[in-house]
Amino acid sequence: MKQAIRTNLTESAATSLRSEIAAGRWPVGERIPNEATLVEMLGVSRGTVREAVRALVSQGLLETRQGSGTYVLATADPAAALDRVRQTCLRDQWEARALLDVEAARLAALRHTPADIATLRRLLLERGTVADGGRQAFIRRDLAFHRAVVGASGNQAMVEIYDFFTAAITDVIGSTLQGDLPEPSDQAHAEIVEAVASGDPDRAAASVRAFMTPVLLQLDRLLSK
Amino acid sequence: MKQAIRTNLTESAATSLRSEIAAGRWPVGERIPNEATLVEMLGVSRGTVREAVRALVSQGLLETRQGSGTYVLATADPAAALDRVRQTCLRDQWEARALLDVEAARLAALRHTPADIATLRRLLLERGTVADGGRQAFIRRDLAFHRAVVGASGNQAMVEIYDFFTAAITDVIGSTLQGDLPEPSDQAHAEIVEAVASGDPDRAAASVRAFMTPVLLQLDRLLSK
DNA sequence: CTATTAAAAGTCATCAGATGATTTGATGAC
DNA sequence: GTCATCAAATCATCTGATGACTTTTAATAG
Repeated sequence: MKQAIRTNLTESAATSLRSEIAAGRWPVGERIPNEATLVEMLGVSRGTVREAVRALVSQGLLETRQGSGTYVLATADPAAALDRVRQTCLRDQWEARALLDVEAARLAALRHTPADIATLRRLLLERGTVADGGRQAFIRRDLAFHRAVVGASGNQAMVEIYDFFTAAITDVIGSTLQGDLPEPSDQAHAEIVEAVASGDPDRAAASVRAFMTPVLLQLDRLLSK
Repeated sequence: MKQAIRTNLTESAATSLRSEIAAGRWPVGERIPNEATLVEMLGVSRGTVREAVRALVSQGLLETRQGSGTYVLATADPAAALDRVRQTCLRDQWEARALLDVEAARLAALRHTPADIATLRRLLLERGTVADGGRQAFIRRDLAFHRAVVGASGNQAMVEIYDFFTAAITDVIGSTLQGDLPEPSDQAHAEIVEAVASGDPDRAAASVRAFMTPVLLQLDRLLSK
């Protein structure tokens, strides 16, 4: 029974180290055994040990200090959470991003600066139609508008998460769905700007929600096929 | 003038490789120069090159295939987005997480299963008070309740992002704020369960928002000091 | 000429040994 | 007790060699 886990020694060594950390046998802040000891423990050469350690260092789990040793920085891989997000289905990612949009608009209505409104109005004008410069360019301009709405919320964490979702989604959209999603009208976008500018959080949230809903429904139809 | 850029050769080699990828000189899907060439390009030994490549592999930028070569998987470091989120201020992270909570409750009201409601009622009972088993344990039980609300939304992407924020926030909370935040009452939590169970999305969202607001205000006061 | 097979070249994977750079703790002088 | 010095421990880096795997090329049979 030869398992299909055809992996190299470096990877399995890194996995071993990771499990030691995860199991708490090497607590955070503690120094792990030196390279010579790891060579014995893992039964691989020093170069392989170093590559495995390097992998965990680049993931933020370990830290090497020349002359001193190698220390545990964290028990769990922070990037693992992000990987799990990326592995959730496109529909959930899209919905989560849409909800961020809604709440960001609500905050934007309360906190926007005059400069924010000016930026939104400018981006709305520049958005134009699909005919101007091709579909890809239009999507970029559309994204810039929505990102500006999130930016007007004044919450940097939301901006970063929104960017993350946008990047993850556009990767998939570009390769699978080709122009199958409805493009909300300029009028719907204009209403968002006015709602934010009015300072009414409920109106701002509703305006974004209203125009996200049909897109989400269409996405559901496409993905159910 | 010795700048504090005290880094090792492996790190700088990895940075060089990363910049080649980021600049598009090594497009996604393409094979990068072989190890011998990289040794010449970077002016370091083969072991160092391999460690640098290994670092980028573990970050998902490169992929090595024995006998074939090393290939570019992505242009941008996905983990970088996560780092940027972590570097945003605690207040913004808390707010973003709270807004996820609100929208998750709205979805939960629409999509919850009977099992979800049963779980929420059980966790509400188990939540108890701070007196039961100490503050840390109470926080864990409280988190479990809120996570269940998000889970009832049926959106896995939101669950993962929520977990990410929770992990990032509790790291800081545990070390800086010691019991300075108000603990919403059992009654407020019970109202969330009832609102979700009622199937009214606006009521569910409002119930979560109502009890997040005072916490956020208190956090603002604490952080402004 | 085509398809199959075999050889060869190219590339990463791994091992082994040696030397340098840095940190850390001990030793000893004052 | 404080400080300088030294030695041990540890990671960083280089060099050379061999193995494993993939891809390309060449040879061969049909």
